[in-house]
Amino acid sequence: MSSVAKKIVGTDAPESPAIQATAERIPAARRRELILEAATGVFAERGYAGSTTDQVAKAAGISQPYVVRMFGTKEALFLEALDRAHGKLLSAFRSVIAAYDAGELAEQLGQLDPDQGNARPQQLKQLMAIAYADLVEDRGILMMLMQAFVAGHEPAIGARAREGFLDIYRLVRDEAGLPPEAARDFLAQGMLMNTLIGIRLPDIYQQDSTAEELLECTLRAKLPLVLKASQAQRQAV
Amino acid sequence: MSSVAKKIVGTDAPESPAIQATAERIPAARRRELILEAATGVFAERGYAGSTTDQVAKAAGISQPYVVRMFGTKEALFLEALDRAHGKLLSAFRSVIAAYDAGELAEQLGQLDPDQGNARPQQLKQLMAIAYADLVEDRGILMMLMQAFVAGHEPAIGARAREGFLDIYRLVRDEAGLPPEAARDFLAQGMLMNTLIGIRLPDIYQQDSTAEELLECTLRAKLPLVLKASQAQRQAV
DNA sequence: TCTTGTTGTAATCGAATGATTACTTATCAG
DNA sequence: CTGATAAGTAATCATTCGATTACAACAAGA
Repeated sequence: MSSVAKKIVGTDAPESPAIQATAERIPAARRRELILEAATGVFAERGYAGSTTDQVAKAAGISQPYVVRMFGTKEALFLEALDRAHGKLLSAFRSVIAAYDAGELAEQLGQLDPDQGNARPQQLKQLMAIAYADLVEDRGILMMLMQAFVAGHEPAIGARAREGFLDIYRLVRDEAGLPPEAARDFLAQGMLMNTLIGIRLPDIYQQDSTAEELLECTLRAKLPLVLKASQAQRQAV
Repeated sequence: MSSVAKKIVGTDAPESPAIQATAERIPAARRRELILEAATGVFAERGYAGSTTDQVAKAAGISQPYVVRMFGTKEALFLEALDRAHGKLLSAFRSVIAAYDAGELAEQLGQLDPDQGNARPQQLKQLMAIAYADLVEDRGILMMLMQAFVAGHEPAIGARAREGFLDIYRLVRDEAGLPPEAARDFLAQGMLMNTLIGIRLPDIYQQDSTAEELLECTLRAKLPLVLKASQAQRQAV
């Protein structure tokens, strides 16, 4: 028997919905990434307890048993997705800091609010805030972290969430050089942003003037980006 | 047959573990409150999807079917608990505002940070922050709200969470008189506090100097209260 | 070509969970 | 006292979900 199209049985229609024809084989390492990416989106949307391994599998275009076998347990999958999101956030901040210190951000510097001061920490704070808002686009990174933050009751997740949060605080304080109060305020703004995203406030942006004011006041220049990302997300689901 | 101790059957031992002897009957309205209180604690700890109606029932000292029958569905129960928490937060803020405007807070006024200004909005902001931190003691009110904020994907919960959050914003802006930016900062500090509670940072207060610094910096005078509440919570579970 | 390891799935299992049903038993008005 | 109503539970059902097992197909090297 030849090796063409393993699943096509009766009719000539190529499978049910998705065009999966020959079911391409993908090396495990690459498949891992794809699953983690899918898992990030699912967990970000529905939380740890609210997500199923089957939803992740579907989102990754793969069978549920494979997801479980590759990661062992749903918890292990969540933890890996969490580490990945955590790493991406740290990287984003470190990129900003490195670029700033290399003098590569001359263009953006002019757009910053001079009222907040132009010493390194104050400027980095604003630049990192921009980088943070940019991450909203990156499907669920921020909400993945947020979901971990409220899953503190799960021992393994809670421990990782605590460590991760402190990592971020230390980065902002030590690498960007913000004093504790400024670092705290920076994190607070981030948590507010996460919350606004979590309750899907951008969804009612046009229908509620209070929502409009709060979003504009919180996101400033990044609002259009976030609105677009929210819209895209809505259609995807 | 007399009406003494309905459940005691064979031995003279009074039931299994809990001393439930005669199983007191409680009017529905009062039972409702007890269940809502229990539900708030459970939902606050484990989130909507992560909680079971049986956990709520156990926490309320009642059977699972009764919980379901009284509220219809788990979702309806969550929504009622959410409304209750939301109402308590609004009340707490309004109490502060009313007391301030009635001149009943002369004592506390002296303890405020004069650097933040002594106009009404600035002082109210500080007083409300204290009231907010006080709510940590009130078993799960704040985390109940937080759990609703990250459950935005559930249509009914998301809608209520959006409206509730905007209510709070409007209260802070219109009734306390904070300008949008100050109201935003106030909410942001609140979301940071919720997050620190969510990841149970107080649990590692003694073991991590970064956690210590961040908690002290965020909670200030209210830290001892929160630490005590966290400790109590840990033992309760 | 054979064979061996990798990629992947179908089938299914057991536990958990929200909900329903049918049934008790206390309480209270008359 | 006596119904009648309200308060409450035991038993159970249908799903859902994470996990396991057994198996299929493909690729690559010998």
